[in-house]
Amino acid sequence: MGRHFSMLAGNWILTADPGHTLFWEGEPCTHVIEVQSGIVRGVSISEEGERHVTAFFFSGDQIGIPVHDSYRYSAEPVTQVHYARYARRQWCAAMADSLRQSGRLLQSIGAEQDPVFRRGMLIGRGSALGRMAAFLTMVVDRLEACGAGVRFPLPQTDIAAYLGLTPETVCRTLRHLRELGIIDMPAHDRLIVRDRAALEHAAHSPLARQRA
Amino acid sequence: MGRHFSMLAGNWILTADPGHTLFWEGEPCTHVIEVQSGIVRGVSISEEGERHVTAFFFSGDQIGIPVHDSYRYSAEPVTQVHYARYARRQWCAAMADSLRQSGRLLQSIGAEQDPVFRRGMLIGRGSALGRMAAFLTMVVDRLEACGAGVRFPLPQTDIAAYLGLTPETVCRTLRHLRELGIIDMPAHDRLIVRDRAALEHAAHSPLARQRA
DNA sequence: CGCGTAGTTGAACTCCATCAATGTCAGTGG
DNA sequence: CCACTGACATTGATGGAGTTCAACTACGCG
Repeated sequence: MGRHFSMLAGNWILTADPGHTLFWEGEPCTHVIEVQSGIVRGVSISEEGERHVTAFFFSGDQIGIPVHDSYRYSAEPVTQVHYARYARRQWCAAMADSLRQSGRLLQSIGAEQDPVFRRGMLIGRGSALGRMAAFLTMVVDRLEACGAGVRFPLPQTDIAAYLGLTPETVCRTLRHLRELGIIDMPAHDRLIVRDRAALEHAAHSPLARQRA
Repeated sequence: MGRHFSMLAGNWILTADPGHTLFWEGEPCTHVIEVQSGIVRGVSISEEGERHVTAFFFSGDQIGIPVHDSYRYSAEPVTQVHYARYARRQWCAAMADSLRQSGRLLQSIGAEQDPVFRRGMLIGRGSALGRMAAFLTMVVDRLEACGAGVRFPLPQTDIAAYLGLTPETVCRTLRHLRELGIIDMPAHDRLIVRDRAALEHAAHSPLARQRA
């Protein structure tokens, strides 16, 4: 994805820590957030009261784009986050200009919707193993490199809420991938993909459902 | 949702029958389609080769908005469909104008993304009964009235592909709702909601998972 | 009429949710 | 320095909802 158009370059870079929500589901859309570093999760509460993680956002993503009157999810920092904040009116004006000139600046919107769309694809079908493998291939490229692997600061409970699984199943599935030698996790927040081909195969296999 | 801004009012109204796809997943986005009547399904093939119905679209919906370079799903008529077709360039120009003036014309985009988002909420958790009940409450208001109920021309296989279930489970779940007296289906393409409150209760119940 | 698609029903299996108990670790304060 | 605490992760046992497989029916259409 990379950076999108960077307007208002003079804006301050702000910081938020876990526990300090950037904006809340249902709140009127007043600002657009551009993540500079760190990870943000989008959280929606369904009508039954279930907590869903609808997306993870990384450096370069713009979130909270006003395609509705109110935000559709809460934006919660998973790690410490640096971000820029654009007022809705200014953001829309810049968008209108870019749209008029290049005719292709709805890209930012596509980028925000993308993880939501892919979540639908993921949890629609497939075994727990298939979902997890597909998820890991999705996120591993956007995580910060660290030694042989990447930093992996996502709580398993969040992964569970994103994949539509229970935390127990997430734990067992990660263990399974470890036992298969496909990944390694020297610590809870470290991830090494040892066999990327096997990981993608597990994700794409049509037989993913019936196999253990 | 209703109608969005109706530009290019002089455009021809076109017709498409089932089997004649309006645009294909992966194709470059050249046009925006505005459904005038009938039902369209959005179909994506996942990397494993699974066929997903990502959304159903109804009269008034705009689909194929260029938030990516290429369409993310194929648009297939479920019934005979009447629609208008706007060239991308013209559509973007109109969007830019409206955006600049009112600052709130990204609404069309929100409307297209909405069913995708809700699908994620639906299939993330909840029992088959819960998903089906939530789905029916979602669509029943947008279906064409017919006698005591509505016309219901959606194949069960499409519903299954939307809800992340098998056709067998869809069939059994509909039968279950019939036996409970919550709905009635005098024919395969007719639907009468007898007890809307019960339907919504079934959809929202937090206990939806463990109950039959 | 015969064919194909869609829907229906039954029986067996299985994967995942659920429940419960235990382990690990960071932070806190005595 | 070590108990204490709470959040998160781990592991096992159990049951059940939904998938899977298979056979059959209903319907539309050449």
